[in-house]
Amino acid sequence: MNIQNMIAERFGAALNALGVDPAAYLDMIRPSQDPKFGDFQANFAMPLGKKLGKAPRDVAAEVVERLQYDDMLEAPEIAGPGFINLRVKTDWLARLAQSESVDERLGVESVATPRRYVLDYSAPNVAKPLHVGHIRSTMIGNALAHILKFLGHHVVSDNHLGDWGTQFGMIIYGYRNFLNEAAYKEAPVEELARLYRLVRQLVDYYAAKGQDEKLRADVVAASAKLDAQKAVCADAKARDDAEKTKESKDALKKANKERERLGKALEAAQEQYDGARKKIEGVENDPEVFALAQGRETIGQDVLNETSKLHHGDEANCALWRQFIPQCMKDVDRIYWALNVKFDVTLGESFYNDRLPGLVERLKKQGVARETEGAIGLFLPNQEIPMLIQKSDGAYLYATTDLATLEYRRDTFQPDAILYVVDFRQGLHFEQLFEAAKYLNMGDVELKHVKFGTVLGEDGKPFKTRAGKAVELRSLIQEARERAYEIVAANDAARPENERFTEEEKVETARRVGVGALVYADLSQNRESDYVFSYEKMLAMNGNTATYMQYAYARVRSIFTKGGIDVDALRREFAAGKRTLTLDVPEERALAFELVKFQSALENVVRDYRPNFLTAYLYELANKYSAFFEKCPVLRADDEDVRSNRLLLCDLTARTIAKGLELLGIQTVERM
RNA sequence: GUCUCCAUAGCUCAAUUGGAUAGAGCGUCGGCCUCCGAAGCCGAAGGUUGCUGGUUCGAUUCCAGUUGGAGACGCCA
Repeated sequence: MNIQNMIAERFGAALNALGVDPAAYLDMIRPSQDPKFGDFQANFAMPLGKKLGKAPRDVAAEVVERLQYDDMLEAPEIAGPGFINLRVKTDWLARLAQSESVDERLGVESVATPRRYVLDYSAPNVAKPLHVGHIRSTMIGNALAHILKFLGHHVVSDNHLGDWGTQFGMIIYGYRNFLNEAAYKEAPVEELARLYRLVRQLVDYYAAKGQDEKLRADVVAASAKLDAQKAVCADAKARDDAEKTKESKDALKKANKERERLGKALEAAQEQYDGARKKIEGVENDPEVFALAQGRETIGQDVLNETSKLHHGDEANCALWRQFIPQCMKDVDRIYWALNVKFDVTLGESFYNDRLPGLVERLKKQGVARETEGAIGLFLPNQEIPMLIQKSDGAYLYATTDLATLEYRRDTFQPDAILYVVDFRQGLHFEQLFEAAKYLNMGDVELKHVKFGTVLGEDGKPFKTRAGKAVELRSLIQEARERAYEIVAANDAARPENERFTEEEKVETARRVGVGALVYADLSQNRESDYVFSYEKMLAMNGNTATYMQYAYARVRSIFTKGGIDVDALRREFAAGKRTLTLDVPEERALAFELVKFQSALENVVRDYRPNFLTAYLYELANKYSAFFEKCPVLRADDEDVRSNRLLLCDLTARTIAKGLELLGIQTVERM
């Protein structure tokens, strides 16, 4: 149940009665920001007054006069310039909370018209270990999939693995040239990852060497330009000192600005050069790697050749690929297991390989794709540069695969919407892809790039896997579990001996708490903003964290345990009308009001695919519960009715928190 | 060079999409456990929402300009 919508309906009727089309005004009914303005406020009287040429307060009064409210709302108050402040009647609220507390779905209605969604998220490159950046796509997508399903939509979550690109050329090359068989037998995934890193290092090494001279020359040139500009600035300064005219001043300003720009250009050139040097020295200072590098000047091309052979069905390479994939997947799946993430389907890039030639042919026949500088480009109406769909060596690109994927999804799932949960830096790619989709007979399917910001390092620069220092997700998860374990163990040791956890329980509790903290740290952020990675923040377990909610949940549950309460019997009593919920103190009412807003919170998430609206809601709920918990004794309440009342509120709180966390992909614990 | 995004408390971030006195966490300071779990609660300090204009009843939110930061820009994904 969504109270806001109910109120909106009533205002709709009132506005109609006034001869006003309510469409533009009903979404101006909002929860109040300050409790002293009531529970909800209607803000439309100001613009409407303007339109009708009447005083907003008079308009407000006229609307209120026609509003049917008295079963559910206190008398509306008109305040300030024309705000209509609304307060839900407490007994009405109590009835609603009671009905939701005995409802399987916590009062959340299924949507009237379900849509079919395909969600594309996670999609790691399986040849590389997952790093901290992968948690965003994975967990945002996972949360959205759960929430959409719970609201009654039809959802297919699809993990579009990167299992077919250049990275496998590298591994194949490494396997052929550098394999340590003993290590491969012992720990295949680690060995493959080592090979990948080694080959990558060598490819980068020769690429850097090839550019070394040019980059150095760039630095020298940039430096010379800067020096020349400095002279220009000095002249301009002398002239300005002499003339002091507006003209000379402007000229000086302009010269200084140019100097600044050139300074930055020099810095950028230097950075590029340093980067290349670092790659070169990294190899040359490591005798072992340097020895391996000898005589492999063509490694870059060789790797591409291995990739190309794979794509064109070379038997030996395909066999190797088939051998590697399960190994790589084992590694990836371990992470998904730890994060408690599952997919409905996992169709990687390789799945679409045999559809690519036909796709390109058709687009060529349609006349929208044609040769450009040796490659095949797809020419789009609103884009200056064509989207390349086939390289000059015949290999395909990820744009090609994405187009083939669109067709497949169209035919297989008949979606109303496809959501891509992908880093915002790929924005241009999706703009082009969605434009290109118009050639694919996609109908009116909604294509949406659910973009998210970059994870930055402590230096404020984007985290890059190749930088070598990327924090692997596996070790982050490990760390989270260890920190949680310490707290769990310390807490446990303070308990009476007969209530203590077994070792197994401690480990499992630590896993849920630690991973929950990690996941929550990510989901609680507005997905579009970049954020600075810090261990402290990702692993925090107090404040606005999953732990806080898990803790609230565990506290509620312990009340039921301690009191020996039969929850089912309690719910039955209320369901059968043997008891009636009342909200007698402000903390009870505030808690109930928050509980009843669950559906609205979920709807807010879905409106723009922002899981942080749900974390914000849960935090608010846990907060309200803490206030209630402080002020309102439950088991110690001396009145039987009060006790049952509060127990019912506790139960609904626990279930709402558990459901909310579950939708986010976070598990609860009975004790912690 | 072209285009896109961002700028909010000391730090990390919110702000239900134009609403009333901009909120949290961390950190700082001060209170609360013979009482259902203190991973908690209550309170204090901390702000010209980068800057300048504009739009209007009303702007952190929309527009223009400006400064600073990040990113993208055909054979990587």
